[in-house]
Amino acid sequence: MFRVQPESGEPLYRQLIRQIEHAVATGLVEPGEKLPTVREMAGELVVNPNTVARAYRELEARGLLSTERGRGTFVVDRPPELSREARREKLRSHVERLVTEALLLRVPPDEVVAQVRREFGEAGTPPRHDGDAA
Amino acid sequence: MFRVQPESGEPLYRQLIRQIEHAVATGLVEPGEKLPTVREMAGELVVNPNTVARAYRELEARGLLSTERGRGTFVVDRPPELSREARREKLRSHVERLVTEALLLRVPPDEVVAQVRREFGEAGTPPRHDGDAA
Amino acid sequence: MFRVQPESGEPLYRQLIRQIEHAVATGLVEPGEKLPTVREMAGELVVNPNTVARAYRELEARGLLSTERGRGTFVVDRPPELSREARREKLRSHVERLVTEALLLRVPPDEVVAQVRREFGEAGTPPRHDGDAA
Amino acid sequence: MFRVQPESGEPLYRQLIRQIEHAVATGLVEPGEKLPTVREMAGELVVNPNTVARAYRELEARGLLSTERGRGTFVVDRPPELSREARREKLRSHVERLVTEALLLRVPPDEVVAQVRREFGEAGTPPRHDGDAA
DNA sequence: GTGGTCTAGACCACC
DNA sequence: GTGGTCTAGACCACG
Repeated sequence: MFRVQPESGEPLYRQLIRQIEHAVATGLVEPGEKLPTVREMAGELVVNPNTVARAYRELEARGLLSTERGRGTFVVDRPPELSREARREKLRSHVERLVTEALLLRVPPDEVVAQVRREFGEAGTPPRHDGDAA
Repeated sequence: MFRVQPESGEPLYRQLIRQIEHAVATGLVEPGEKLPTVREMAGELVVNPNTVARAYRELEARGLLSTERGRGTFVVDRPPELSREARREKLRSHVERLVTEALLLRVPPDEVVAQVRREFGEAGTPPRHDGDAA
Repeated sequence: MFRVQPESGEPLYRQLIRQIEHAVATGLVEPGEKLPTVREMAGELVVNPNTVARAYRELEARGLLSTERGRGTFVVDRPPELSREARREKLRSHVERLVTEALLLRVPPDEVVAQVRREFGEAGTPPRHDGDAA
Repeated sequence: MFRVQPESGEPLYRQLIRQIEHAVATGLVEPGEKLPTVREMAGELVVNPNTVARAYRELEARGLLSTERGRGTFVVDRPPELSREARREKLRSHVERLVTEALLLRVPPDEVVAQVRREFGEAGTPPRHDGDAA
């Protein structure tokens, strides 16, 4: 379910962070679900357990995971919410990088937007939360 | 016109690369235009000239800049084109990261798309090229 | 195994690039093999580690080497392939320079060809790749 | 007849040296023929006259050109000959670079040889010299 | 212990 | 005056 590319240049622990975020965001792993132990995950990915531990630690700091000593690491039921303004701000650099790349590659806006919508579509059912309109 | 944040963790030369790419993509600097000399740019940014030289060198390797010995560094007239397929592929990771972040932040697709379109809009006049319809 | 001549005028990092390319091309170092660490190589050649790092970095950009953080630098298993057309084009300038020199030195074509074949012969076993006929 | 690429990275004076050598080697300019003056050549190439002067000076040092003050610069009638051994040695690095590149690009020896022979063929009539079998 | 980044400063080739 | 190369040495991120 998870995999890393040691030759990509991107730090292994950060690749893992992105993949866990992606899995949570797209609903591949659900709120409350238990993640593999550090050792299990390290075995699967063939990386140093410290690397996995670091990824879990940072995701816990972000409020996406929760570690219960002796029981394991879990996806939190409801990640902390940010204000509408804060959310938009947090997306800005991602948007700017995407658009910069698109302009350099001369990919027209409509095509970029189509690709974004497609990516949202492929995400399937997004994770549900308690407070959502039922 | 350019600035870097030493405390951001992102390597200085890579911040500069992104900013120059952004400036070229949005037309802030035009094809054929001369960039500040390595020493000038280093002075403005308050970084070591080697750091600027590295950014210029990497952008030259990517075909975005061109340096002429003793004269200076210039934005190329027409950056190398990629195939339609290669371009879409090169955008994919950017799109995936943006959408992952949006899903986690629970920003709805329409709002993301709006922000993307706004960013395209702010880009103003994109750089013109020979082959473009006049 | 590697050596540089500081008095030759050719930049040290480029001499090293040529030597590593030559070693890979002739099979002296095999795909997947680990190269000396930056510091080891710098010690052997009696040059600054930065100089070695630059050579490694450029060869990585060309797709010939691959570095894994904290582990070292390796020869890639299978370097990126170019189209038949692109390959021939990339050889052209080398061929033209060789033939120009030969004409000026009045070395007859047959002798040049013989020397080329001899050089191919000395290369010994070229590196094997997955797709090769077994 | 001559042209340089300021953006290629290769020093302009060396590009010019190669082109004059190539023209002489292939017979495009004949022994005894007068070359354009430094200023004429600089005008054609749109480069600094110093650059042309340097190329002429180095070719004169190699014995390929001869400058007669007030009359101009000429291709010598008969360039100095080297011993059979010296000639082969002088070709060696060219051969090695060509073969290294060919091995990396996986271009088979026969194809390289064919390209070399073709380049010899396109050279047309090589320059004749006094001592040649008549 | 590995490579990556950055600085300071020197020297040089080129135009 | 321009960029290119190299050195020395420090600090850091990563595994």
